[in-house]
Amino acid sequence: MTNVQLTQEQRELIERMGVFYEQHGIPPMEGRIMSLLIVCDEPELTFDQIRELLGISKSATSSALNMLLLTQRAIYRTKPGDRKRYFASNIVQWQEGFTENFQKFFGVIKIMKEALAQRTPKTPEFNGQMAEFIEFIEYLSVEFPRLYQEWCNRNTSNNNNQ
Amino acid sequence: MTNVQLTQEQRELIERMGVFYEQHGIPPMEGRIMSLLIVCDEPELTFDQIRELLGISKSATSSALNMLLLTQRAIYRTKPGDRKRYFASNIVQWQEGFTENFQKFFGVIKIMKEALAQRTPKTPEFNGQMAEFIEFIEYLSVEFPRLYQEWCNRNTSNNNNQ
DNA sequence: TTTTTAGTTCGGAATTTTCAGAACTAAAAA
DNA sequence: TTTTTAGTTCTGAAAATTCCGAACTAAAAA
Repeated sequence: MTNVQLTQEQRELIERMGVFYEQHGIPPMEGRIMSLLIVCDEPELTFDQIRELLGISKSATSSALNMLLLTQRAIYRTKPGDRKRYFASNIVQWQEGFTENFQKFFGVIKIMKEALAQRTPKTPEFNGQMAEFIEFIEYLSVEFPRLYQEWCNRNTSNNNNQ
Repeated sequence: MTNVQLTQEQRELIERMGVFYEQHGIPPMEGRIMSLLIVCDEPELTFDQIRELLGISKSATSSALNMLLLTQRAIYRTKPGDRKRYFASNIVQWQEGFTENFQKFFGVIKIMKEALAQRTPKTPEFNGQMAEFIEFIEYLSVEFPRLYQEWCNRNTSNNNNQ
């Protein structure tokens, strides 16, 4: 009794989005589930609906979903008097995850600094380029949250005006 | 006749950076070569120096280097009257690649728009969140290059003052 | 011309990843 | 109590990736 169906167009889009995610380092099944949660008309799907719509095993569904939850790419909620979990793409609350994700990206500077610290002083040009790169990433890590804030402000005032 | 050597500390740093890159979806050997090119005192290394310093085969060196060149993570130059290529980390010219890389990242909006376009109108809240997300990414794709420009300006004037 | 250099390409072994199927579990329902 | 539900865990097969060694190549040097 799934009741949810996918059109051929949706199936194809899911595969294409899946490939896109795969090219960005996400395992195939995780990519397909993420795509399903964005493409499917229903914004929330249960474990079994996902399994049936993609035609995959319970174990594949289980491990992919758990990884998606761990990496914060999917979320779920429960309903009173219902044992099932309702999974959704984290795009619906991307705002929460956003600055956090970028913070993770900026983790590169830590190891870069370490590399720079151990370098010979005999290559000032190379070291200078590295230092500049590190400074730029640090600049971004400050400016980025500010940019996000500005967008939020601009947007809420827009919405209020409508 | 390599003449370049690595300290134990450098070897360990290369492995740690390699793991870091691996966690970000880069194959192990490519990660190690990228790290080597950043950690090693010599900013430029030949094919054979890389092979010897990492103790790997020619085929592994060849395919990893070619992939690094293809993905713009490494560059090389030649010297007159010398058949060898001198490979370096693309960090030394990260500025060129930067906006381009971000442009690639923004590729996500294309497929997201497609997904949004095919969605049912019956889920206005979900669709609204998606639209907002897409708008934000588009906002970034405009603001980002601007941020980069500002940093460049600020930096050149700083350098001139010194 | 022969040899050396600076790699590339091929074949395959070892490792890792991905996923199905079956057995299992813990809580709720009957 | 027994059964059903909503998953989880285990085993292993299939596929993909990674990397080595050996053979090859094309240009330059001897």
